[in-house]
Amino acid sequence: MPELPEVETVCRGLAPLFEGQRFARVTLRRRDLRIPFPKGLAARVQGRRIEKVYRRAKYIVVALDGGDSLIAHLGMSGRMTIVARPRPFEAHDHVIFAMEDGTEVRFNDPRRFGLLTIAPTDALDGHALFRHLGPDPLDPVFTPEWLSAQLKGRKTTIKAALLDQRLVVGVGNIYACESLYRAGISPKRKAGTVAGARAEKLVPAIQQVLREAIAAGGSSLRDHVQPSGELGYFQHAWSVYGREGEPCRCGSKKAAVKRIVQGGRSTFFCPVCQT
DNA sequence: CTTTCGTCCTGACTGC
DNA sequence: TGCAGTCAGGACGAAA
Repeated sequence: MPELPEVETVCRGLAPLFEGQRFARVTLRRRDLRIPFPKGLAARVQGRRIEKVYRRAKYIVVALDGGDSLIAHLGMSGRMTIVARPRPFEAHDHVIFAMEDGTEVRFNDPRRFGLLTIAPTDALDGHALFRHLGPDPLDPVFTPEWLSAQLKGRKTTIKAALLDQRLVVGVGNIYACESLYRAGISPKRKAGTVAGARAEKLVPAIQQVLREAIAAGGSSLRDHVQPSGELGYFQHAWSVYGREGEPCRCGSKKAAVKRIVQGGRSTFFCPVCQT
């Protein structure tokens, strides 16, 4: 799925189409994704003008006139595709946003771990989905000091901690691996021991990794299509993710990327340069 | 309180 | 070619 850079890329792709336009028609082709669509969702959205599209954590927020905001999450397999000319639906096209100019945006999600809901714009921060979220890693408040304070005393691994959205949002399995590699920190290390000097390296590592991925247009594995609607999604060159057994770029002859399972999820790292 | 684990769901891939 | 088993970018709630 989409982690922070992919969601950011989707938002940036949707914004020029959405902002200033009205939703002519919204079609829900099933009654739920991960959670049920709220009653009357389509009616609340149709005819509304879109004021702004932006990202909060891994959520896409679409602020509408009239005081409501749409909230979408892509889960593991969600995609937003821009369809300029009418064409048949594809499998798992669950929600269709038809614009006044005839363009459609289709929310497709095979695994249906995604989410679409609506809430009053002035109450978003206190919304159940947002309330517990930590700072955005690209926000100035995300500092080594802040991270250190959060990690202090934590017994879980630093890899697991980075996936905890209360600590910092937007970092998923791939970027957690890549950030730890960049910082030279072992994913098996106890989170508490990263507070201090290691956090000074980790915070900029996270920010660099994410910024580079955003600059690359958002990266993808197999099923994330660019919001432009074009097929041209590309492979990102990871340093460790998905590279089990390959020599590490650190250059040590003994350094091969290793895969372990932490909390039921794959972790890739170099046992030589990450300590 | 913190931490781990199972679960939601489909599709792609691997190996027999 | 078929089929069973495994794994996948997330996040929630239950259990320990």
